[in-house]
Amino acid sequence: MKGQRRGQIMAAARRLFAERGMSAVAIADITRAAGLSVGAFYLYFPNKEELLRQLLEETGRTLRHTLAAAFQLKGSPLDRFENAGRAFFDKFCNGQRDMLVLILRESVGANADIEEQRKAIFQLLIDDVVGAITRVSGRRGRATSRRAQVVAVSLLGMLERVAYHYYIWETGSKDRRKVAEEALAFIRAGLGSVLREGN
Amino acid sequence: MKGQRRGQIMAAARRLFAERGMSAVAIADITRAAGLSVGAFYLYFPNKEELLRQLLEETGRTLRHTLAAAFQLKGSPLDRFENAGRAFFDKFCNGQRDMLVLILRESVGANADIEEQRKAIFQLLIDDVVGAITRVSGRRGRATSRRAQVVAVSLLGMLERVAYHYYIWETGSKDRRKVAEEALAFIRAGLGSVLREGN
Amino acid sequence: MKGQRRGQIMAAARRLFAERGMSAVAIADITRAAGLSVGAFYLYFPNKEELLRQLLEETGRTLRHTLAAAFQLKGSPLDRFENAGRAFFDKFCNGQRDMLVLILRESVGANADIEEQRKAIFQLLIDDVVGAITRVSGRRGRATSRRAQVVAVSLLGMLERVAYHYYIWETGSKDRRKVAEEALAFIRAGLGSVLREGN
Amino acid sequence: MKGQRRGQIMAAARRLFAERGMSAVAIADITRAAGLSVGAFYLYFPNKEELLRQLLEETGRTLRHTLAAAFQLKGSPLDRFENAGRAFFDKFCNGQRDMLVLILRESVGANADIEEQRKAIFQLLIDDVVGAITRVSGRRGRATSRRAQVVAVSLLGMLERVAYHYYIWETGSKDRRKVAEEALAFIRAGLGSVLREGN
DNA sequence: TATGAATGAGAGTTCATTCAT
DNA sequence: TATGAATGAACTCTCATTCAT
Repeated sequence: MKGQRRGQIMAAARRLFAERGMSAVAIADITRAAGLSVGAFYLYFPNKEELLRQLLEETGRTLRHTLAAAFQLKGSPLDRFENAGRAFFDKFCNGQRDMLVLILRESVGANADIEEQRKAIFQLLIDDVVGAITRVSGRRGRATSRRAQVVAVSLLGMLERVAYHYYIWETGSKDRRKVAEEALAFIRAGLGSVLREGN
Repeated sequence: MKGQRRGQIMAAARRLFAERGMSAVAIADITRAAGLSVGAFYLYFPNKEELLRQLLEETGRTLRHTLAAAFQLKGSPLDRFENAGRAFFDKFCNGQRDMLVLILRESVGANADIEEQRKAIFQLLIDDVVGAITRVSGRRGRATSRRAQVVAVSLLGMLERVAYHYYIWETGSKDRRKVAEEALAFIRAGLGSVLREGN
Repeated sequence: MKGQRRGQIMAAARRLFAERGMSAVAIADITRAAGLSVGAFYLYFPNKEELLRQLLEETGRTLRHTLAAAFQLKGSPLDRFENAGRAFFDKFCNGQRDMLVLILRESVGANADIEEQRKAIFQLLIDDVVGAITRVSGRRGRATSRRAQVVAVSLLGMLERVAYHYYIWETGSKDRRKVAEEALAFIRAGLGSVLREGN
Repeated sequence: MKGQRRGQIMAAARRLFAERGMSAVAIADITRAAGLSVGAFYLYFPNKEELLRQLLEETGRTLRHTLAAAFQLKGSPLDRFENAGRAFFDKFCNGQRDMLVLILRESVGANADIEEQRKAIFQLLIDDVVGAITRVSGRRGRATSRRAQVVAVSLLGMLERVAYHYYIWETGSKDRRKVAEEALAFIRAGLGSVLREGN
């Protein structure tokens, strides 16, 4: 019951934030879209910021699960990274566009607490990727760990900006499938050289 | 004279925006910091948004010049890309932190017109990189052009997120110099494989 | 309930506008006088201008009803015109002084949209009078219609300036009753000659 | 020299006020149109309000002279009134449209001091007409004087609203010449009955 | 639980007026 | 005389949050 109402509010907010931008959406817009009263909002969220924080948390969870699930699949190490990347484009960018916009655009620079949440999400994602790289390469050590972290950050940056460019701005090539494959190939090349190296 | 006052306002705004975030800074805060009256602001800018737009434009210009200047230097193609990347970290991220924050954090999702300006800046940067890749690899064709573009977008994404992670959030390794070198090495690897390929 | 608050605001605004003049009255003055907060104003009116527009509309309605009701009464054609004129002075100028000031002074030259509303009100009043003249005189034709219209405009002008002079400025003779009767007699003389003519 | 500058300012202001409305015209607009600096304005006028006051004074003077000059011409009493009315439409409404707008629209409800000036102008005009009526009818006495005053006020009201309707709003019949003649005929009828009466 | 009218601090913007040059 | 950059009070409007019902 309570979860249901909360869910309605979050869904409406997610859509409106992605559509019009956070600051252009008032609480009243959200509750109107969700079919309840302004007062009800404060029964489920202490304030507007907390709503965004939870939306972001949910987005982070969804994104991690999407990537992790794809990474589980059988295959060579590089295949598994590629699968995760493909899932990002196919499942997340295409299937959860509102979340994509939320995490890449609307939550950026919103406010200090939100930024903290964003940071936490990215930290988890990076840890995931660092873990994967480490397990696959089998190497250890401070320098190696730093390298793995920088690579992880870079990989996420690539996915992020390709998504922003082609899925949010919808600039450049309209054939997203091919764009995604190019990006994945490029990532594979870079990642391949990292994993190979030192062997 | 006029340019001077404008400069004072822009400098104060740049600093405050980077410090507290765009929406948390009122016109009165900016003018107070710049040692002027509220009214004076409107002598130099038609409105708050236009100030941000100009700040962003300036940032884009500075960034492009920084990268282009480093790319001009003699060396192998890969060296030149590396030089540009190194200039990004050394000159831009370190030397112009406020601008870095402005373009990567504060201007994101601020509003439709600002987003347009951001898009324009990224477009120019991408075109620069695509041009560089194309001249170096000497290949042409629609598929090649799309590949070059995706690679350019990815490269920028890597630089962007590494900068955000280590220079804005200041997360992870504190040794930015080494981080930068790791990132450059990773970029070099990916780029190398792209340029080599097909020969 | 909602109508009540709106009514409070309109009443306070009507009074203050008439007292101090439109442009000298801030929203905060109105809401203070109405015993509400500034924000409440915008619950009932989209902006200040719309408040004036509605006040003007209400005034136009009241004025037309006052004149029409008096004109309905039995009597010779000239008597009926005289009754309407007398109602204007007795009922409207005396009983609704704020409205009188609003339509004759405060709404003049306020702004293009308000002027449009004023024009619409006068148009209706003129059509009413033209209709009355036409029905009474029983004549038709383009020239006659123009004449009726000019006469209607003139009659309204007489009432208007007499009201402005004696009821708003309170210049000249203080005995408004006699002034009104003089004015009505003058109108009757002019109108009589128009209606008689051509028989 | 001084008068010249002042004249430039007044001419520019007169035009702009009539065009856009008093409150929509800033001092800077006026001085820009007059080809001098903002500061210069305050060399010739102590403030904005005084400018309007003087503009109004000038308008009142022009109007009185126009009417008086036409009234001087030879003819029967009624002819002389008619001549004055015709001069109002031909010379003032047609020839000095900006002044017409100024006195009938822009100065209304502008502010207490301006209203005072308007009142003074109307008082003079009324006295002129009362004087004319009295000289022509040759009667005296308090009641007669009140009647003459009410008639004078009414006459001005007729002229005023006909002017507003057909020359400012440009509503109704487009043939202003005929409209003016109708109005003059109506005035003549009313006035005729007043002058005749009691003989 | 649920409502939505009410609040009021705070934002951006304007512009008559001043004054150092 | 003349300039026009600078001032800052004042205004309209927004919206997250509260609370009586």
